[in-house]
Amino acid sequence: MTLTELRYIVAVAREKHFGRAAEKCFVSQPTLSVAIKKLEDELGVPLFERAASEVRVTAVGTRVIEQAQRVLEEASAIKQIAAAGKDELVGPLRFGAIYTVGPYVTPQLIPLLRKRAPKMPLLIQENYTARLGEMLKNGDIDLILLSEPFGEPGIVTQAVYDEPFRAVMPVSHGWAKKSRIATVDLCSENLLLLSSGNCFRDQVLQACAGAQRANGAVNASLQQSLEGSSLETIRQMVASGVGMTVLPSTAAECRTADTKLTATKSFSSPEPVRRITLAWRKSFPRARAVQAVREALLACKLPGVTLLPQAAPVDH
Amino acid sequence: MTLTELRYIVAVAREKHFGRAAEKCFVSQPTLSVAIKKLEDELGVPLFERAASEVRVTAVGTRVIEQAQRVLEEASAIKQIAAAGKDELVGPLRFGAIYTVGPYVTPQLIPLLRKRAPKMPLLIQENYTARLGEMLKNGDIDLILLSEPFGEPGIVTQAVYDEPFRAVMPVSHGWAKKSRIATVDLCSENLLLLSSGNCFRDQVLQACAGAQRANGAVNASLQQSLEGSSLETIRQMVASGVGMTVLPSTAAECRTADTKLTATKSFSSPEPVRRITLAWRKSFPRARAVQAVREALLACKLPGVTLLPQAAPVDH
DNA sequence: TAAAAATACTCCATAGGTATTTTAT
DNA sequence: ATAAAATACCTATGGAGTATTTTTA
Repeated sequence: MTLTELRYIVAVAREKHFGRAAEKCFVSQPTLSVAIKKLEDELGVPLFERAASEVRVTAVGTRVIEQAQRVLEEASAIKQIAAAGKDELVGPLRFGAIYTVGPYVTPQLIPLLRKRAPKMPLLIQENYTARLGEMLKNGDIDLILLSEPFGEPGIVTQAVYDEPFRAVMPVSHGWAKKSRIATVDLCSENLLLLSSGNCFRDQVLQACAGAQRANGAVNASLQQSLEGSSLETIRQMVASGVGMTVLPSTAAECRTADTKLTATKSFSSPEPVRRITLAWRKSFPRARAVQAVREALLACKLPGVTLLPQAAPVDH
Repeated sequence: MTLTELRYIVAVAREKHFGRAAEKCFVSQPTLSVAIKKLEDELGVPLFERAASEVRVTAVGTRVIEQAQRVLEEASAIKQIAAAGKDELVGPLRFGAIYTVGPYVTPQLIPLLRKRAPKMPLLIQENYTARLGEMLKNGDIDLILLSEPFGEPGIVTQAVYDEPFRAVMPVSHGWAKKSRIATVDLCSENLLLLSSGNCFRDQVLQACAGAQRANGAVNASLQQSLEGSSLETIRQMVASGVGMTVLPSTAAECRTADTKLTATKSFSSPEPVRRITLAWRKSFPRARAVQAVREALLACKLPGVTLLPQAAPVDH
């Protein structure tokens, strides 16, 4: 049984004439006759009564043709579904970002993307890098925004921007009058940092360790650090004078920052920085959707960041 | 798009693996890969994300495959419908009989046919020969039982039995003591006959006319006849002494006949007779159903009739 | 390196065509 | 005689095969 055969019997039932039905199907009369005979043989039942004057549909034929029409309708629905899904910028995109990026980027990203791809709503999740990576590979999510390093087989990444770190301290802090902070000086401070598992915490600690090594103090251990549950919590703690911290520039300089109670300082060169990157499965078929998100990200007004519009996709 | 392709994508969606899906479909992996690629090209949308480790279904793919399953289900319903309609003795048969046959045959026919073809209910209609013929050609009815002559192009007939005529009169009638009646004698009687349009009326009049001609009275006109609306009405009228009539033997001798008030007489040779015949469209595909009805008719206990079990179908 | 899908190619079944015959009116 | 469907026969598309390559984890 083929869809073509079904189209033929429906046409004959409509036209009650093999020749006219063949015309409607854009085939010759013998082609249609043979095809219908084949179907009747396969089903083991005559569908039509052929008389010289008129073609009549048998009782079984009536039911078979009714069902055939249903099949053809359902089949044409497939084409409609496919047509609707043709535009990569239509349909939701499951998007994830790490905790230290999402809150500062998505508020700007969403309206920008809405302009570029109004029919592509973002389904947004925030999570740790590790969890986002799992979900990405697992197919639970389509695109993630996180901090390098990141890369696994089957995953493509493309850098979006570099984001410098900022030292944030109470205005009462001694460093509040400095114009810039040296990274190595952080080692002598108690830093409020995110709990373990947040990549930003590790990046800050690594920046400190790196600065120490660069200054020759190879074995010096880092100061113990207090822990906060989110960058916003930490900033509240800093504002209340508990201590100082290091934040990514987008977090340090976003409009919710309380500029009265805290001072925000850049680091002196070499400025510690993290690279923020998009990642998706190599096999993910909506490349244009990914690029639309990337372009929207590049259009975001993110304080302090260096956009990387030329960055090439990297295949790991 | 073909049903085969739909089966392939459903299999891949189930197995999440082209090779295994191919096995389930009893085809080689390249065959399946090529077919799916063809469908994806036709739809213009990728249905699967192929990664070395795993095959994932795309968002559109999910919807397409869901719909494909629906199509396949509906298609398999066609096979079921056909299988159910395979037995010619299953499903109603639209049966018609002329007014002067139906009431005397169908009461016996129905239980006999019920034994032979329990799943083939008869949808019975009674009407005039002309109307039954129209309906038969028109496809509104499948099989009719009527009196010869009958035959049109595209119609097959097969005689079932010969039915002799009987003279029926009030017991008070002078002929009530005769053992047999001569057909020619009817000409001098006022006969109660059916209204015009009933073939039996014409057959009786023709029998009379024929007998007259045979006796040399070529130009003698028939006596005027009174008209009744049905054979049963006429019999009531005879019983009440209005006059006499001629009935087919099945009507004259059926168990509802009032034997007290009427006398029923056979005709002397040559006995006037009508031939009762089945007729159906040559193209009607349920030959076995027709034969089942014919066999049931031949098994009926019909008084006076001569069965014609050997009669061959006649193609007009 | 191993596993999986894609590609290359070959072959044959069959869908479709034209010409003709059969059938029925 | 005419109209319609069936049949015969031919062609070519494409579905399915095997062998091989490419890809990627």
